[in-house]
Amino acid sequence: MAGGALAELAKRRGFFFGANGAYGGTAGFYTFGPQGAALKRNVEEAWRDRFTRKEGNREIEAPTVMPEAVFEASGHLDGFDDMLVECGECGESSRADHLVEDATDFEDAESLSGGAVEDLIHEHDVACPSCGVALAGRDVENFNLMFATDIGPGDAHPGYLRPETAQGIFVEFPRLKEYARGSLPFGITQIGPAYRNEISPRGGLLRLREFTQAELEQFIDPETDEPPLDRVADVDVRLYPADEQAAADGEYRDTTVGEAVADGTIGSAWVGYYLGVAREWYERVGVDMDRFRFRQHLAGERAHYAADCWDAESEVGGDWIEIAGFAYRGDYDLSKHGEHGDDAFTVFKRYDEPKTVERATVDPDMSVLGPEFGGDAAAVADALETLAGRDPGAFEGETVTVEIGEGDDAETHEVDADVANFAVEETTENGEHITPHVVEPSFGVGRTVQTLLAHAYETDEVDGEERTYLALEPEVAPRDAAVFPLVTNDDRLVELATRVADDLRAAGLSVAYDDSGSIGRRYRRQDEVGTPFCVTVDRDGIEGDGPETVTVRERDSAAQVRVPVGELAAELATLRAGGEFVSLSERYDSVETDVETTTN
RNA sequence: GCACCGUUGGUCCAGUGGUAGGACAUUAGCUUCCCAAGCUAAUAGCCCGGGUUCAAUUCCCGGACGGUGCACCA
Repeated sequence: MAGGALAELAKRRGFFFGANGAYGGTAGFYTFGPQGAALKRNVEEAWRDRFTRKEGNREIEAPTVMPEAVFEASGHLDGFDDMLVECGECGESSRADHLVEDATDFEDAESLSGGAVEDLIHEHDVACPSCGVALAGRDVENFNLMFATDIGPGDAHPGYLRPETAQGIFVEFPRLKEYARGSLPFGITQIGPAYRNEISPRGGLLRLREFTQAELEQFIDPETDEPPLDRVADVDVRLYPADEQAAADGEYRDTTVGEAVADGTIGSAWVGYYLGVAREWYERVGVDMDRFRFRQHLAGERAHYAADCWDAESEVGGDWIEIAGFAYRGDYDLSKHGEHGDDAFTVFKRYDEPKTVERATVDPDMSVLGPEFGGDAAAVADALETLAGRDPGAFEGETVTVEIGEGDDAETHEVDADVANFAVEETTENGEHITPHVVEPSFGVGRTVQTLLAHAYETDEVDGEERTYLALEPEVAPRDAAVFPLVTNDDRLVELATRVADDLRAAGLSVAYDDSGSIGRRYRRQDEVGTPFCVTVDRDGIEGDGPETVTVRERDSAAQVRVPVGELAAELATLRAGGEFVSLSERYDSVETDVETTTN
């Protein structure tokens, strides 16, 4: 879709533009203008309605700055860290760790230090892949995609701007599970900005350094929780599975969610459920379904923990762009935070029936172990406890032999069996602590906005004149309606138009008022920003006996009907909520105009 | 980050070693009963820094930003 023309319209009409223009501009940052901000907000609100409200989920707002420890746990500190080496000859930057992996036996050079990689480049005479000149002696620089900052004065507390909103949910899981009364499944959503210090931002809204994500973290018990798949089983989806992408003549698989899950094309029922929900949502906000598909991640691009992963993709300007990701993340995230964090990232899962189990326990007499083993006493006690769980038989003799320490420091100690206070107890277990699995639908809001604009951009002819309009869905359009007096040389029209605009605003609608220029010019202004309905006050509407009426013009067809002022707010509200303009045509008089609309 | 190309009113463009012109848009007035009409007037611009020069928007160097290709893209 005319990318240049759309970018020009976006700038001129106030959808979005490069930020900080007065200071030369800042690559990777965009400001949403009045129209764009309204559109984006409406998209977010539609997402909120579908993925939070209608799913019975809850939304939170976490900070955008988080301490370093969070990202050590999440893996972003290492995983987002690229080692770059620049060729002194041709200036080409390459991934130093990848070059070393190709030249040596190392499979995970990324885990090495920069200095170690520099040494390996030297030892193995690694050369620039572009020009072949040796890279020995060049500095290996770490480039982390996360924006770093300091929390508080000094540099003792490093922090980072979050590279995804998800961590704000994972980190707070121990408390969030309390709000869910400790029971699975439950879902937490968040809409907000995330930050990545991209090496080279490109393509307008497509790759930014600050962008908005809408994410849902669905926490489930993998053994028992099933999605309500029947709700979306009949939803048509266009799938582009990994095997088709690998094939030379790979084709789409047009199927339904239910079938794709049943035949295993979609590996996870939960992922399948959200693909269905997402597909319906995208259609609702105005994505052209002929330019939409779900693409499965290839084995190589999938994170190792992700069992199945699909992207929603839309076609914009001839390219397919990722606009959402759907991942079955297993227990990866919560386990990581469980290892690094202080709190319990588990939920207690109650058994159907309490289980009675025999458990070997020890209760070492520390007043004996202390004097005997000194500083090793605690380690000996721990070893006894471990041994009891592993080999209760070891406690049958007079003494027990335990080993403490590891490797060369390992020591063996003899402990009097009485001191260990070994016992086998019968205990009742009501359940166990399990780490929930996570299903994560993650949406790019800016990319959705870009898609909607590209798919809504239309040209046609009205009355022989070419026009450009945005066929945005009323639910997401920046304005709900515009109100005009047909002409300004009649005060009665101006007064009524002003009153109608005020009334509509009081009714909660977002309304533009315009009395500048000819009526045709005003229609075109609104067409270009996607306002779905224009209300015009004319003389026919105020003369005669009946109630005051105005005309309502539908954007795409330019068709008009005459509606009483008193019913206007309710009708527009219905249209905004998805009502059909045709239903107005059936109940109200059409306005005869000579205007002809020709689709290009 | 590298390479090539570009940057002139709000937008899209023309042009020049002596500080600029158009179209569209905008504003005001006139006109106007339904789709960018017309008339009059007004507002508004050479990306930033350095160099060469009597003089730089123009030439040179560097930077920023944008486009394209490469690299990168949890």
